[in-house]
Amino acid sequence: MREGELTSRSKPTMADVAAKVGVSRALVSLVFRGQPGASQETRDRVFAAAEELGYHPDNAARLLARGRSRTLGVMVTVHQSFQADLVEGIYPEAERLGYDVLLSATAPTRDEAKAVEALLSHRCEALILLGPNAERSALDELGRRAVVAVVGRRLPGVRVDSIHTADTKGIRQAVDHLVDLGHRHIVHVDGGKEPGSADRRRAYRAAVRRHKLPDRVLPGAHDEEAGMAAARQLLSEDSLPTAVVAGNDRCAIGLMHTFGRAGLEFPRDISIVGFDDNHLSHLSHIDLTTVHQDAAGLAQAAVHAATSRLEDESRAPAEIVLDPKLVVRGTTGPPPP
Amino acid sequence: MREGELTSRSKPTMADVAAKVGVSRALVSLVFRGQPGASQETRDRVFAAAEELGYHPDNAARLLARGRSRTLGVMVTVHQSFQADLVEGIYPEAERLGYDVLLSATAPTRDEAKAVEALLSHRCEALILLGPNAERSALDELGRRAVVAVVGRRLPGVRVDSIHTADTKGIRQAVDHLVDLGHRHIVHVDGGKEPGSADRRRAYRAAVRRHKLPDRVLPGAHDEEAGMAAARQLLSEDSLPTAVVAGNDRCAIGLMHTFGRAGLEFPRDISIVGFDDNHLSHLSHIDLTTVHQDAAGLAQAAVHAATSRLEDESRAPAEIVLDPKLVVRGTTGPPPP
DNA sequence: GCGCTCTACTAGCGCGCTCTAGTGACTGGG
DNA sequence: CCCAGTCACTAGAGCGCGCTAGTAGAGCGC
Repeated sequence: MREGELTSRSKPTMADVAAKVGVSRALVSLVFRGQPGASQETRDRVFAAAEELGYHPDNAARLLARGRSRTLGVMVTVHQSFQADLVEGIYPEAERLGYDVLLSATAPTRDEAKAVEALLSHRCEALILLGPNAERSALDELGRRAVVAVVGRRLPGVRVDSIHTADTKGIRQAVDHLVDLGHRHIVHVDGGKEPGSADRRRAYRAAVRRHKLPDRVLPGAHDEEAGMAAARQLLSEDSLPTAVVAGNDRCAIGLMHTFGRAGLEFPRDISIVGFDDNHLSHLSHIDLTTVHQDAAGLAQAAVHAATSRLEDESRAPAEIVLDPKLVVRGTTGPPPP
Repeated sequence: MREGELTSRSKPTMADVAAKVGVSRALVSLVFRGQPGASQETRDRVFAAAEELGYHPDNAARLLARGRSRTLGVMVTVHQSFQADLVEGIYPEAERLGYDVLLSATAPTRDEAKAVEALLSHRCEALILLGPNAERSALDELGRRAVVAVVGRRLPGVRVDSIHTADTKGIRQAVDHLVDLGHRHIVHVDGGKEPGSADRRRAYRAAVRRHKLPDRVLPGAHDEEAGMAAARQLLSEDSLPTAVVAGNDRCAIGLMHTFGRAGLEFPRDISIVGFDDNHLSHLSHIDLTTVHQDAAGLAQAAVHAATSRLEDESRAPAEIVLDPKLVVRGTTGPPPP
């Protein structure tokens, strides 16, 4: 019932290519997989015929036929820009190892379970979960069903690879940096129940106490809104802290916005430190002092963990911890007199 | 080589479930597809057995067996937050229509062609491309190979559905709003070669000229960096415009940052209008006046266009244009005296 | 001539599922 | 008592590919 002429009769298959070249299907398959056993001339003819027919190997069939899919499923939260950095790092590493990558997003309207189901049912051999909020028990169970690597969350005792930054070290560096600059009144806006937040909160408390300073944690989250709310709270009080360690960069940017609108300048009136070093922080006029997480390194480690465990099933899940690095930029300086 | 006991011998299949229940594979298939023809009791037993075995239908096989995949492939650019809003809107609509969604990202290290190939080889029946930069001819060719819907770019004469906002109207509303407020010196920071930018640029020129005002376009892009650069440029000049229409919200936020750092306040010293209304613009202290694009509506229209054309192949590609709506928030007001 | 290896290819099963065309048992109307 | 009409279920042919086992023919040493 189509137009007529080029009636694109359902997509060409390997058999069509084989027929056109005058060889067996098997040979075509072999050529497409780049395996030895075909003459150069045949290869050329196969490719030419395929091109002409618009043939395209069908992954579903391919996956079905070989036991393995060589596909990695990545769960991302669609609005977290640091996760975007991670995704960007996952692709090249996966490609290098010959794996395909499929993304599935979580969002307010789509929970993690759904995102994971989608990946699993598309034959992903291993899952890489970026900052999952799921309960430990759920992750443990998932870890028994598939090879799972979790990025950004420490999960001792759970059957998954865990790849994360040493949050503790990062926060300690941030606090030490501020104390070195002379700050005595440092507050922390935490990340609420976001992955990694508990560690950062604890690390903050430990660090300021080690310097015999008072600790104060304002509840927050990993978005700008939370930073703004915290800033409003602080502005409503009698005296401001001289420095704020934010739960992540987005939160820090929220703080800066509200403080900036109130006429404060950084670091003249108040110092701000972020966490993540997402691509916005680099931007010349945000110029945020922040704890750099090595997104590419985390991504690479996650892909490597997942694929290596795929290839050696006996390997137990591991915890891979990358060191953060404080990047001092323009939002920190000595406290106001 | 696992623990022992539950040695997860490769995943259970439909046959395992069938054997366990003592029925045929076909019946299990039927139950899983929710088709009539099985007693309630059998259904329950099948589901129970499946649950117990941890059975999970295999999509690859499923897709292979039925001709269709009912899968939509979505190409996103990983760092564009407006696209994140679109993705969020795509999921529920696709689900409602019984389609599965697969994401594939473009990034500096991964070009559009690769992202598209990945989707195609995973049996996506239709592609939804969010703000593609590819050439018209390439999109046209792709449109012949598959059902393609492009969001955010006007593509007359190309064999794809095009779903976009009436950029022209939006910009005109923005300019009219500023003129109504008394502005006579309005510049535009454009989106360079990003999809939609040419229309916005033209619309800006037409609108200001209609009011007999001078037009000026600064080259930009759809990110904060571009906004910052444009702001620096403007600040370096003798006199500032009284209002800036940015190519999109991210660009507007960049402008605000740099202007804000220079001590300007909005709208006291300068008015700013964005485009997109991405989730950051809502935030209380950014509070950006912007041209709202209906992300959910665009997403829904794209899914609908793609699926309907899938189900009725004779339908020609359409252009769907949604009206934008100027959302007046806190960054616009009368010009400084 | 024989056995041997090597290259270039082919036959055909099976991956896990869907779907068409059934089968047999049970109703109920005439 | 027969036949049409359900209902619950089954047999078996593929979907497009990968892969193992095998073959035909050429070349080579003896």
